Amino acid sequence: MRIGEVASAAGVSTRALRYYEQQQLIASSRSTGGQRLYTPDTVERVRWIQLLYAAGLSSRTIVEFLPCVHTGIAGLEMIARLRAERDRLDDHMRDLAATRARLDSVLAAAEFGATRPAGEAAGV
Amino acid sequence: MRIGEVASAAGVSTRALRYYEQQQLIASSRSTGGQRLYTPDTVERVRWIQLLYAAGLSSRTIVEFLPCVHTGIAGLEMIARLRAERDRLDDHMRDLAATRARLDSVLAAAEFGATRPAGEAAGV
DNA sequence: CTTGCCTTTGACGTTAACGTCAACTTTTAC
DNA sequence: GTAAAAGTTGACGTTAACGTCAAAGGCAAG
Repeated sequence: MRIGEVASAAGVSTRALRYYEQQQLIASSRSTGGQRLYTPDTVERVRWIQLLYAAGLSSRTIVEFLPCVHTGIAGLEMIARLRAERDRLDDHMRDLAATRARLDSVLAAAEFGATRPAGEAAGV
Repeated sequence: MRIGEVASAAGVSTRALRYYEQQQLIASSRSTGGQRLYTPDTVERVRWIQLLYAAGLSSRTIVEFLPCVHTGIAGLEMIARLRAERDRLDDHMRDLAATRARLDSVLAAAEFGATRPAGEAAGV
């Protein structure tokens, strides 16, 4: 596949794909004319990259994880790193849930206020 | 309170507080000598700011939300914006949960591999 | 009144993940 | 065979939320 195909299949820009290659996140062969050629599984790989980015991992971390993600093989240290990242994700999700709850109670108060006509507050 | 007190009480840098003021997120009065003075509730406000930042809101959005967060009063449009942000948060949390699950299954495979001695794979 | 810590403004530095030209070369479609 | 579409490298631009000096003034203690 050429770069445009992969880009639209994975929902990213071609610029992003070149950037990923520069960061060693993906690889490509070249056509005789020098154009990048990708294997189809690159699309899945790019989707993984997007997921991990969205989860707050840096490209440096992702480049360490990707081989393990595909092979399921990891040394003890890598397993520890994976656990650490998973736990960080858990913490972050807890924080988000708490924030969401607080936001929701603000919303509830605001909605309540909005359903009352203007002078109804002082025990009318 | 002076800036250093607020900073350590809220767990942020003094630089951050000056930045927040510049972004209209917080306000301060001044001493005769020109130093910033804050009311104690600024600490809570800063904690809110941190929460919302961590939830992915921009300072521009936060500056819109904060009055409503404190008063519980919001117009219909503001309520819609609050709902939209809450829903975005929900989506994000769903994505994170999915990513976490995938990461976890990778981890399970890696842990399984790590508990097996080196030649045990091929049906020994 | 001086020592030493805190604060002020101003301004440049940082980092990540791309966006966006520019000037060309390859491929593709007709 | 010739446009038009797609791709290439190179390099500067962008954005957010601060970090990090620098030079100078404020403030409580002894």
